[in-house]
Amino acid sequence: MESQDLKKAGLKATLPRLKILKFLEASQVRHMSAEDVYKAMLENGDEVGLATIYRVLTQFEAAGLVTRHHFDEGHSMFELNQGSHHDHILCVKCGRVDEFMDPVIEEQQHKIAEAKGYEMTDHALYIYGICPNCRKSGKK
Amino acid sequence: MESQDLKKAGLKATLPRLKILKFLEASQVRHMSAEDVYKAMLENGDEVGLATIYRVLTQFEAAGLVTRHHFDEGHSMFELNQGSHHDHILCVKCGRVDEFMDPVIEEQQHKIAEAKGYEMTDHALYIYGICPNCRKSGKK
DNA sequence: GTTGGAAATGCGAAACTCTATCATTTCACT
DNA sequence: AGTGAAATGATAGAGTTTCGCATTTCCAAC
Ligand SMILES: [Zn+2]
Ligand SMILES: [Zn+2]
Ligand SMILES: [Zn+2]
Ligand SMILES: [Zn+2]
Repeated sequence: MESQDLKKAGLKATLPRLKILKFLEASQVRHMSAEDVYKAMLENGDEVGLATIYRVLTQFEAAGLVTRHHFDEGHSMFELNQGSHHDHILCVKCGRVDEFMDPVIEEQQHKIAEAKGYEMTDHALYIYGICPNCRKSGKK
Repeated sequence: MESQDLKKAGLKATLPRLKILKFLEASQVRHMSAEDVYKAMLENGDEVGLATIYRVLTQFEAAGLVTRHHFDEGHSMFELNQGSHHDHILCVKCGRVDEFMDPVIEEQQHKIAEAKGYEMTDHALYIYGICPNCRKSGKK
């Protein structure tokens, strides 16, 4: 029962919030913009106002249900928090997104923050490149 | 003579481009938005249209003269390419920006890209935290 | 040094993503 | 069911960046 998840997160269990949460859980695509969610839900017959999508995703982020990424400038990408923390490697040709987690990098980041006197709160790491498929097909 | 630098970069040596390049070289602040550049140049008495600032900075980026960063969502930050490659650690309270370069992380990134079958073209790493000054003054 | 044409600039309008406003609806609790 | 607080939807607006086009500037050939 997803309404329990929302209550636990301190959010009233409204129909739009339930629909959005269900949609994210059912989606095959793990990383989506607000607009992506809006359009995909429309096609599913679940119409929720775009402003509400933005509001709810921001609330989900604050509640720790989703994570916001900035793969490229222009728009935020959202991802339901299911697995554990990971970073992303992105194809600059086709937009494919893969995930990875590197304990060495994670640890180095903390060391760097410490060396600079910072109290680290977050980090973002994006590797850009050409994915295996695009390399094969020689897209330009 | 900066006009040689522009010619070498494949750009016609126009007055606005020369002014912008000189300004970037003279600026104490290393990371600036297009709007920052526009306003600072205005105060210097060097008026260049905002659209031109955007165009020229984008051309400078393509020519390898500057690097574009996405410290936070909303607007691009530009930095003149002078030293060597580095990444950034940012204060979430005051906006301070520090730089670092970690050979271990750099190498791990290549390994990850290789393991995933990607041909790596670029990467972005931002560490967010609270800087030494803000920790001391206990800003919230 | 003029001149001609390609390229760059400046201005305003427009695109794009996201947020604010506010009347209306929905939710949670008696 | 009734009540008040909170959420939603539609639209307007804000902030950043790009576009379109008339005018100006650059540069190389005369
Ligand atoms: Zn690809
Ligand atoms: Zn992910
Ligand atoms: Zn600070
Ligand atoms: Zn820098």
